[in-house]
Parts: sequence; structure tokens; C-alpha cells
Amino acid sequence: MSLTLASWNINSLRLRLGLLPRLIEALAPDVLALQETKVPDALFPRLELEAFGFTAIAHRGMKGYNGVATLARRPFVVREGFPVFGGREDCRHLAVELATSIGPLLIHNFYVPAGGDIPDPEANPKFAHKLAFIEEVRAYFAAHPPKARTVVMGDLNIAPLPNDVWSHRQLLDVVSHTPVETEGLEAWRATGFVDAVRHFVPPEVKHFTWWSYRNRDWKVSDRGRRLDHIWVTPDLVPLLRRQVTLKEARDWERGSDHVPVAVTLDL
DNA sequence: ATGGTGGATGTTCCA
Repeated sequence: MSLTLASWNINSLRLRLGLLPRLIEALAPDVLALQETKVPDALFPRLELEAFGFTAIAHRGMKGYNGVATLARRPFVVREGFPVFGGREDCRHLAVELATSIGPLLIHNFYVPAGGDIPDPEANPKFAHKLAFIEEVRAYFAAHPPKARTVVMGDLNIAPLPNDVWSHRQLLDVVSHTPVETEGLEAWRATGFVDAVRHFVPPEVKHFTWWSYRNRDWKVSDRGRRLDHIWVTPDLVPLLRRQVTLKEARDWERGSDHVPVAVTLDL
């Protein structure tokens, strides 16, 4: 028996509903965490997602921006009571608890603020908000260390390792790869998580999940970054069977600029 | 140094 967890920044759920069957065919996710759904809760396309086989659905959305949704083929309960990270309820976090053969699995779905263009919190409030968000999440997990059977996944909007970007040197002062961000993300992860994708892909190997729309030919220039992550608590590491980063999705017609990432656990 | 594209929105903001 296995459990596949997938994460995708879908960049508008309603616009890309028609791509989900391709994701499902390729990855067969038992749990799918979506970010940038860009749909208010009242307009959430629940029936369409149920038709794709997701019987458990939770979402936190707003008009035009942000938004997260977690879908599963088996029942879960939404876990409430977490802080509003970043001091603003702009629909960037959702936690659910899924019953599995090894016990309840707590699954966090995060959409970390992108942070704007200027990597200076004094000059750029969006960057300051991103840093504050990361620090608040780190402090929360430091004060409430993740117990066993916990997963963090989502668009964390930071590429932590040198080979998580196309050019470490050239991106050191580009938002998503500045030292203050990569150190902040590492401090969050170090509260009790293992990078499940890098468990399979050695750090010497370049590995990306996002390629900007602003390139004529994303595949030729290959100026990617690894912004999307799946982390697990150490007790789950022996159960990790594989990871799939669905690079082909970047070529889907009218696709997202992010591609889905998945890991499979042997349960 | 600059601008490049895409989505939601509404005559611009965000990524």
C-alpha cells in the first residue's frame, strides 16, 4: 500500500481545471495540495473536483489572489487553531489530518509570499512581509515541534540550495535565493523536517519546479528555480519510495509556470 | 540595465 502526495501551484484553479486529469493520470495523487487557486470560497468548483475522484476537499480562497486547497481520495479533517502567519488572512495556509494505516497524517499546505522584486525589507514591504511570514512559521514550529507523521508541502517561493537555481552566483541578490531567505527557510525546515525531494535528488544535481513565463523558450534557456517543496518528519523518511517532478507539465497548453511535485510513501 | 509573459481585474496589481 502506498500514499502519493502531490503539490502544484496551479496559478488559477478555474482556468486550469481541465489540466487536472492529466496530472491525475501522471501522478495518481492520493492527496493534492494546490496553491494560487485565485478563487473565492463561494465560487470554489467543488463538484468538478469531486468528479475527478476527490472526496475530501478543503479550501481557503479569496478574490483574485493567493488561495490554497487540499484534496484527497480518502477522508480528512481540517485542523484549525494555527496562527495567521504573516499577520494577514490572505489564504496562504491550510492543515488537514488524514487517517492512514500508520495513524493520522498531518498535512500542511503553504503558499509563502513571493516577496516582490527588491530584496530589501526597508525598501520593499512585500519582501519584509515574506521574511516575517517565514520567521513566524519557523517560530511556530520551534515552539510546537512537529510530531511524527507530519508533512509540509507547497509553493514556498524560496530555492534553498545552490543547485535549486540555474545560477547560484547570479541569483544571490534575486528574491527567492537571497541568503536571508535561504537561511530563513533552512531554519524553518530544521525545526523538524527532511526535504523529501532532495532525499532522492542529490544536491549536486540541478533540480527545478518553476520556469518564468518571461522566457521565449523556457526549455532552451532553462533558467529555473526549485520553489515548490515537500518535507516530511524523520519518521517518514524510511517510508519514502520515490519522488516525481512533472517537468512535462510546463509544456501543457496554457499551463502554470510551476510544475507538480510528488512523493510516494510506503504505508 | 531592461524587459520579457500570464492571470484576474477593471483602466492596474501581482507573480
